[in-house]
Amino acid sequence: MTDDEADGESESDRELHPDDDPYVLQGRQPHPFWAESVAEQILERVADDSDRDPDDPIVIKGGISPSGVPHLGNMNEIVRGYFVAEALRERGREVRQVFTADDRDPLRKLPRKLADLDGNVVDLGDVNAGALGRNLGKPYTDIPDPFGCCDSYGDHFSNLIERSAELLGIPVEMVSNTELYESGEFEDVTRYLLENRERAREVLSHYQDKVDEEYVPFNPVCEECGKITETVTAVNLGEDGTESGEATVEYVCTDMEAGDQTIEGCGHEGTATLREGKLPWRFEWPAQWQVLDHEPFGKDHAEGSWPSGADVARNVLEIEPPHPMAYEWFTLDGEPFSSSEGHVIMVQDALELLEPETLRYFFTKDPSKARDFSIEHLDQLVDEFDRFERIYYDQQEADETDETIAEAAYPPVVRPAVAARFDEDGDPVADPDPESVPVVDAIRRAQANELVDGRFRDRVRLPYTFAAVLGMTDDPDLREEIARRECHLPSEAPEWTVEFALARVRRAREWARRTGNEFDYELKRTEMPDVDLDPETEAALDELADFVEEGRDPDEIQGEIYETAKRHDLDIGEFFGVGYRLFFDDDEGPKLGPFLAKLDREFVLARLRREG
RNA sequence: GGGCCGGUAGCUCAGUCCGGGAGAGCGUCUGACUCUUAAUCAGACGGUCGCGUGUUCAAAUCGCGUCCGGCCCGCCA
Repeated sequence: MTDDEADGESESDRELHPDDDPYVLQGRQPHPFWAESVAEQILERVADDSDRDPDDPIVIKGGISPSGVPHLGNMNEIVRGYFVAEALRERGREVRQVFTADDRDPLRKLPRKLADLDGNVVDLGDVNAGALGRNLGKPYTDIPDPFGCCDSYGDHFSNLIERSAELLGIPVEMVSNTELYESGEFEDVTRYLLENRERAREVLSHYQDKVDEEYVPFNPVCEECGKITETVTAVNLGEDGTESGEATVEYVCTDMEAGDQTIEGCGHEGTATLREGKLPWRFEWPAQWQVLDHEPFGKDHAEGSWPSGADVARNVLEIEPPHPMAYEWFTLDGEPFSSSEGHVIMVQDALELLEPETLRYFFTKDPSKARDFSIEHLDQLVDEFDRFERIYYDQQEADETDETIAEAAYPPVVRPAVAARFDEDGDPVADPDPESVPVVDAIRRAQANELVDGRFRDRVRLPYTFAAVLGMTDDPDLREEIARRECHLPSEAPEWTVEFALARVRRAREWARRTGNEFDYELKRTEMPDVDLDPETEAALDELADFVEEGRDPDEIQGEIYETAKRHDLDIGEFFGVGYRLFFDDDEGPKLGPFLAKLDREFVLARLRREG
C-alpha cells in the first residue's frame, strides 16, 4: 500500500523539478525590472509548450483566504501579478489576471480586528463577537457577515480585497472557491483525487508526516453543524452500482485542531457529495492550476506548500504547475503586519497619504527583498517616486539601470491614474473619482499611452514635504500663491496641472498630521497659544504690527522682522521663534514675512498685539 | 535540529549572477541666494559592505563557518 515508507524516501530526496524553483529572480536576469524578467521566463515556458496556441491568453493568478483585514502585504498577490501582466501585454500578449478568494477555508480563530467596506478598522467586540465565535470551523462563505452588508463573512472580505484592487486600477477577475465547489467546477478534479487517493497520499506523505493510509484528500462540510470535518470513513465514487451514481463520501464530524485550540465536532455521521466539502489546501491549490501560467506567492509558501503542490501537480494531477515567483513580505514601520494586533495598513488607508501611482510604484521594487512600508519616512518614498517619474520623462539624470527600469515600469504605474484624469477626448478631468481606472481594451490603452507620453508630461509634483507645509492653511488661493512664489508652480503651468499639483497637499497634510512631525503646522486661528514675553519683545511685536498695518508687501515684512529684532537687540532666531509660537504654537514654520502678508490683516494685527 | 530568503552610509535602497574604482537619493553639517527654518545652488561629513576564515595578484561579490531578522520543515492556509 504505502511502499514509499519502505524505501525510506524523505522530503530531501524529493527533487524539485528545475522549472519549479520559486526563487526565480536569483542570479542573472535578462532585465533590470523584475517583472520584465518574469514575463520573459513565462513566455519561454509558454513557447516550449507545443500543444498551446500562442494566441491563448496567458493566465496569472493570486489568492488568499478572506479571513480578515486585507493589508498592503496581501496586495502582493494582485499587484505583483499586475506588473507581470502588463509586461506581457506590452509584448502583445493577451493576459487574464485572476484572483481566487479561498473562501471555503474554515474560520480557525477569531480576528481581533475587522474592517467595514469603507476600510474602517473596528474591534471585534464592536460587531457581536459572540455570534462570530459560534462559527469557528465553518467555511467563510457560510458565516454571516458581521457587518450585515454582504452575503457572508467571506463575501465581505472578498469585496474588500476586490475594492482594494479597484482603488489601484488593477483589473482582476474574482473567483470564489466556494462557487467553484458548488457549481461543480471542482468536481472532476476532486473525483480524480479520490480515485487516485493512494497516489495523492504517497506524494503528500513526503511532505507531511501525518499522511497515513487513512488519509483522504477531501474534507466534507458537516450537514448537521456546518463545520469542515477531517474524518472521512468511506469513499463511494458512484461507479459500482449506487442508485444515484453520484460520488459521495461518508464522514464523522470529529474535532479539529486549530493551532493550540480545538474546534469541537458534533459527532454527526453523514454523507456528503463532492460539492459539499473542500480539498485540503495542499491539493486545493494545485487543483486551481488547471489552466494557469504564473502565480506569485509569499515566502511562507516557498518551502512548504509550493514544493508539495508542484509535486502533486506533476505526479498526481499530471499537469504542469504555473511559473512561480516567491516574494518577500513587507513590514509596516519596521514590524510585521498583524491583523490581530491591528498593525495593518490597507490600500484605503495608504491612499489617504499617497497617490495611487506612488503606491503602485512601491510594488515595482524587487520582490525578493523584504521591504518596509514606513509611514514615518513616507516622504522618502514619494521623493523616490517623483525621481522615478522624472527619469522616465528625461527630466533627471540617472544611470542606465534606473533609466531602463523607469522606461519599463513607469507606464503601468501611471496608466490607471492617467486614464482617470483624462476623459475620452483626452481632456483633463477635475478632481477625478475614482483616481485610478483599469485600462483594459486596446483602444483605451493606446490612448492612455499617448497621454502618458503627451499631455501628462506637463504634470507638476510639489515636493511632498513642501505640500505638507502648504497644508497649514486651508485657503486654496493662498496655497497656490505660496507654491508659485517658491517656484514649485511654473508660471506657464496649464490650468489642470495646478489643480493636480495642489491635490497632493491634502495627503501630505494628513501624513504630517498623523505622524505629528516637523511639517505638521497648523495655524492657530481661534485661540492664541500661551506665550511668555519680555517687555522688549512685546515692544518689538507692537512695532511689527504697526509696520504690517501700513500694508507692506511680503518681502518688506520679512525684512522688517529682522530690522525690528535688531532694533530691540533681540536674537533674530528667537524673535522668529516667538512669531511661530504666536501663530503656530510651534518652534518652526513657513517663511514668516510672506505668510503674514497673505493672511487677513485683522487677524495678523490682533495676534501680533496679543489681543487674541 | 535541518532547509530557504535577507542583513551595503543616520534613513530608503542599487551594486552580488560574470571578483578589480564602495555608490545613489534623502537626511545631517557648512556656505551662497543682501538677511535662519519648506525651495534652489555649491561643498563637506558619513560605511571594517553582519562577523570570521579560505581561495586569489585582487573578495561586498566565490567557498566554508558563524551571528542577527524573517519564513518553512507539526497542523492550517
